[in-house]
Amino acid sequence: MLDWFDQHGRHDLPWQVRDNPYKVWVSEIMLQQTQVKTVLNYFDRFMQRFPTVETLAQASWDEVAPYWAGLGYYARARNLHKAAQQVVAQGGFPTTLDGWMALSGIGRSTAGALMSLGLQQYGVIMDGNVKRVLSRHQAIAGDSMSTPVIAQLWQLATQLTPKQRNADYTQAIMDLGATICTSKKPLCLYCPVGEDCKAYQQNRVLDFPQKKVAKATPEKQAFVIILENSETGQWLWQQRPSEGLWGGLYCLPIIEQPELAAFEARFSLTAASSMPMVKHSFTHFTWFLTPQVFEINTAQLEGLQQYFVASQWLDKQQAVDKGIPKAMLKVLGQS
DNA sequence: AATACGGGGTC
DNA sequence: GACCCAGTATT
Repeated sequence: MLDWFDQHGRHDLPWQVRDNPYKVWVSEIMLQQTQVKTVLNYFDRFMQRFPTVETLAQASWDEVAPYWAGLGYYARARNLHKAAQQVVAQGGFPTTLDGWMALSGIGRSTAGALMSLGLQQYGVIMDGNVKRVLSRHQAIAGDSMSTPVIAQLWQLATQLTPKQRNADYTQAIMDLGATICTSKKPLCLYCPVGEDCKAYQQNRVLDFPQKKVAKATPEKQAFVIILENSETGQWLWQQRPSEGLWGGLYCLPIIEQPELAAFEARFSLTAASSMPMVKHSFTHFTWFLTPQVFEINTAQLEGLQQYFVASQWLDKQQAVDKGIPKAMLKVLGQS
């Protein structure tokens, strides 16, 4: 594995540094459930704006949000921001696995990565790459997301991870999973551990890791409320509550059918027009969003802003600068 | 044990 | 369209 890594591993990613746990930390959070290629579009910009844990800790959430907007899983950014403040309050980075895990947004695998890649100490990880490599190498049956299989994989990973060149091994097994032992078209002929891979020996590589059959993603309908101040051209935007979907980002008001009726009645409004429906798919549901355009008069501005909590009048560029989800860009693209 | 939580890469 | 990705927190 280590020889293969020296020759064929990835060595030039911007967070591959030996002297900066903060850089490694930010990258690990961005990389949770997110591919390297995607993170490359965000990492340098974030590090330039928040070069140290102190700068991040001192910033407000509204300063952080634009640098995460579009990357998804916004709880990661909230947790990272909060954890930066924890680190500064503690007077420095954790030095133990449990110390890292005590920080918001850091679980067992990220803590292991930080011990290994961040601090050059002993650490074990369990990401999608490791799950796939190990479950194939040992031909591990059973749902790879189930508690017993996860426990078995952790046991195996801990046993296989060396103390010598620990960080190189950590990087090696991820690189192997990302470039050779890939999900769809694995390149087993180039695998450094193909000879003793049980799945390969059985010609069943694609049978692992085993997963339960996914259930259908539910569909939901809602309306996007477009309220335009005809004098300024601004729309009413809402900062979403920090918990939940798109937490802390700015968004046009989204309401469902009953709330739309109540809203129209409250202000004696009817939608002047509706723009084409926007379909937006998440991991856990698909949203069909119908933008409803309302013509309003200036006497209503105050009342409307009161009605929608945490709302303010912004032109489109202002909203984009504050950080909006991708679905709102779709809506803007149609207007 | 199941669910919430984004968005893009890739076939 | 379906599956996957350097997972974690909450229910």
